[in-house]
Amino acid sequence: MTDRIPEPAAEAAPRYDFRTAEPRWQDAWSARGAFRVADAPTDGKPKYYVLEMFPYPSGKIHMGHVRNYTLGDVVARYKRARGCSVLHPMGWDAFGLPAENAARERGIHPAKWTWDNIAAMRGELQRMGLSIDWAREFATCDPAYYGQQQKLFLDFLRAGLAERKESWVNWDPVDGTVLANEQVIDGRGWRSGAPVEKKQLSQWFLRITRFAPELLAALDTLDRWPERVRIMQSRWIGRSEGARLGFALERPADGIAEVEVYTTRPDTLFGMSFLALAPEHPLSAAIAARDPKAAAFVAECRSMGTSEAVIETAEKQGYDTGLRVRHPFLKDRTFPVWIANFVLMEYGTGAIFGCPAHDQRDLDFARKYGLAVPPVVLPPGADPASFAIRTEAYVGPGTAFHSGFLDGLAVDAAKRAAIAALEAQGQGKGEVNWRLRDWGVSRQRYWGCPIPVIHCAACGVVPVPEDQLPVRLPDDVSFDRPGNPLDHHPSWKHVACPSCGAPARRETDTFDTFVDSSWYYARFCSPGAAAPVDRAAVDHWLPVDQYIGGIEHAILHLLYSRFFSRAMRETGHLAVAEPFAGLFTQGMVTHESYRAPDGAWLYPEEIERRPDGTAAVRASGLPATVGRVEAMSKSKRNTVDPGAIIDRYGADTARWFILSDNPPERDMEWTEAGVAGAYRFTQRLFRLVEALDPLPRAPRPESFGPAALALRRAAHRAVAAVTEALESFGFNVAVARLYEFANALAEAERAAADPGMGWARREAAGLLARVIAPMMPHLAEELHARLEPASPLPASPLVAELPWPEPDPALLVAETVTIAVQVNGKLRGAIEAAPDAPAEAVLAAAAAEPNVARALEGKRMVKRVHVPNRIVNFVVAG
RNA sequence: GCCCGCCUGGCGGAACGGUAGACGCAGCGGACUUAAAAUCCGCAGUCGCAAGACGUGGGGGUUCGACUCCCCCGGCGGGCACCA
Repeated sequence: MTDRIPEPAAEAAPRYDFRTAEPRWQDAWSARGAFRVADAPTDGKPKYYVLEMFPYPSGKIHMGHVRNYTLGDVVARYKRARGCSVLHPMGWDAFGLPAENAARERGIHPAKWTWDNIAAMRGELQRMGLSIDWAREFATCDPAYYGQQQKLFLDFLRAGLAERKESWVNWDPVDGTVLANEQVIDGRGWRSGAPVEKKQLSQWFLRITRFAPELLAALDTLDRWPERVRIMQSRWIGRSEGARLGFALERPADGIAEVEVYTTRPDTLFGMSFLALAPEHPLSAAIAARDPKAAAFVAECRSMGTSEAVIETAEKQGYDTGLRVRHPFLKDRTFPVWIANFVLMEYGTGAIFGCPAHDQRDLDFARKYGLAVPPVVLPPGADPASFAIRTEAYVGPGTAFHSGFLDGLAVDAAKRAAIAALEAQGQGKGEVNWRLRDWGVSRQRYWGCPIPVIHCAACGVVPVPEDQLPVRLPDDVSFDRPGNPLDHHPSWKHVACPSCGAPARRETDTFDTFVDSSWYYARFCSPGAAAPVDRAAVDHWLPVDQYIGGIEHAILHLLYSRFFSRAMRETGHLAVAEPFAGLFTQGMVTHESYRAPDGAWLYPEEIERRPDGTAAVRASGLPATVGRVEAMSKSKRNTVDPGAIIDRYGADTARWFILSDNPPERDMEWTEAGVAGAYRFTQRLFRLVEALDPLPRAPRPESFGPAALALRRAAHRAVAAVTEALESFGFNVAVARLYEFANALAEAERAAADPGMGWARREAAGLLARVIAPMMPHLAEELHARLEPASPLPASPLVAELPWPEPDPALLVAETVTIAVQVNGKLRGAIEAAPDAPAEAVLAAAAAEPNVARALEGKRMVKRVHVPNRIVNFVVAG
């Protein structure tokens, strides 16, 4: 496709040539090592660790990357200027399925494909002018990284944080691999979209559940995380309080005498109507073995499980087994045992007691099969004689009734009393349950980190000895048949048992790639260490002060990382529990979408916008349909290539536009007009500074004329305002303040003859160059270099190495303030006054303002409100 | 169904409870130009000649004063969803 992004229009005025300037400054930063930091610095500066989620090396960066890394770079450059020693690294999340797909589809080795992509993307990122310490770069597919990961795993294994379990797994038949629960979405594989099957396999698990209470409780300490991320995690961990209790079968069947149930509502036990088993429950299986109808029902549930349509309609279905159980409190009563499709084997005990009056699912089920619905919680103020359940279960507060010894107790007290009674009878106990499951990390894949164990017929699972790490992936693999190439490899898996020396077999599974990204933040502190981390380095740099990335990682990646820091703490690798002290989740980059008359999606470059707002296909002139503004995606072809934008406008322009459009947590719309506007501003700044060139260095004047003083005030106020905006992630506001700053400097050109103006303009320009630097670092250097020979500001070769300017407090105080004057809350005028002028004088002046005086005429003064330097409000009557 | 977020000019958005619409984009007028582009100077919430009135999704409330705080309702977006 030909490149149809238009050149910025030619200009007559002198123009800033970003094409030569940007590489020049990038070289200058690199030559001076401006962004290098030590693993364990001793410079005494406060540390600041800025990290953006590292990219998957797909081959090209996209606008989401540009936004992510621009945000991080602004923070990094700002914090550096504020005197911090800033760790700002970059690396590659380099294992994963696309590399294997490339191998299968195009015959390229995954390693070559990955490293070529990394080289290409590194070049693109470097063109953005990011202040990254590139000496720390690593890729997770490098044995130097994954070998350390294997070492970590062996430590976890020794510490009991990793274990092998025979378990039902989610099997993706298309990808030919096991999926974590989190990777199953609506019963389908998150990547392939294929219906997931249940399969029993021996798998490696990381015991994240061991930290469930801590992972939940510590969320409260993450006060610089978005609230919604914390809520999502807390729901995912899913703590619930309740009771586990046994129901004795009236007549033991199939060798089973009792069914265990988990409930969060032991207070409603007297409202029981039935007991329900999951189709996968052992008792269900036992019944099915001798009851063909039960078997048919169980089979039906299993086949339904994967159909999306059925899951969504989710009708309750059950099968009455004919068995009955005794009630723990009502000794003379028994209840039917059903197998029900809505009971999950994975949660609790795989069996429930049904209390239809106070649980909607149980109610739906009871209504369908005509089961009893006895209410046992009375809402406040309801009449016990007439209270009845119709189509909605009552789940609110109330007091127990029809409930024997619980009668009269409020819900919480009744729960405690019921649990106490169960415990006294030895039939149950209070129990806290968690939704979080252990993390299955085995994947039947080639392009991942090998799990460093050996299976020996005699010795069982034997860890690979440390001196034999890393367990390297073999290079000579073929992808010509489905399944795991490691398993097919003729020799790789055949090894001697490290323990007994007998022939044994290597583990051929590799780690879930989420493992790779769960500790990379720690590795960045000492990327060359011979151990997973250097303790001094992680103790210095961790936690990450500001982590920035997409909301799509709100649960998995962030939760796994929080687990890893704890696991690494337990195994002595680091000291912090929480890896990310601050988290910022950016919005997506969106763009208009376009369609040709035949319905095909078109790239933005293929479209011409007409002045009347319509769009046409460039090549044919036919009318095109302008579609929704939505997230950039290849399928909709509404993508914009960052490389092409940087070619045409430069990195600073791209950075500036992306920051200026809107608040960074919201979705932004990429528009051609917006980029063009940002580009014009870079040229304007350059012209403003160029106009100062011929002026010689001069000492600071004794006094300034009114226009020069006004400029100085505007400049120092702007510095203060930009500082405040940057501190609070208000980048779009910082941009607005910088536009105002530039406008003030431009306006000053017209009062060039004002006393002291030459000096004031150069001071302002110097300040401007330095405060735009976090956002437009190349232009900042260019402006600074031009000003330097004549600048009254302290000399230094690079803005990147200069401290952040401090505004002069004297210039931040206004000479006069404008005070708005209201009458009965309506604006009637405004007066100028000296700052902090006496209240009586201000009130008198306000009342005398002609428009105000007119509004006050003939009225009785009720109240006079005076907010110093802000507003006066006269409250009148009559 | 539950949870979270959002709703301000043509558009993106700004605004410690204190002059709503800063700043930018698009637009309009003017200067420069043979012309255009670029640049520069201006205008610009709506209605109104003006005075003024109205105006931050709708309705109520607190307050001298509400985009901002509280309650109710509506719309849009996102997340979770048989978790007992």
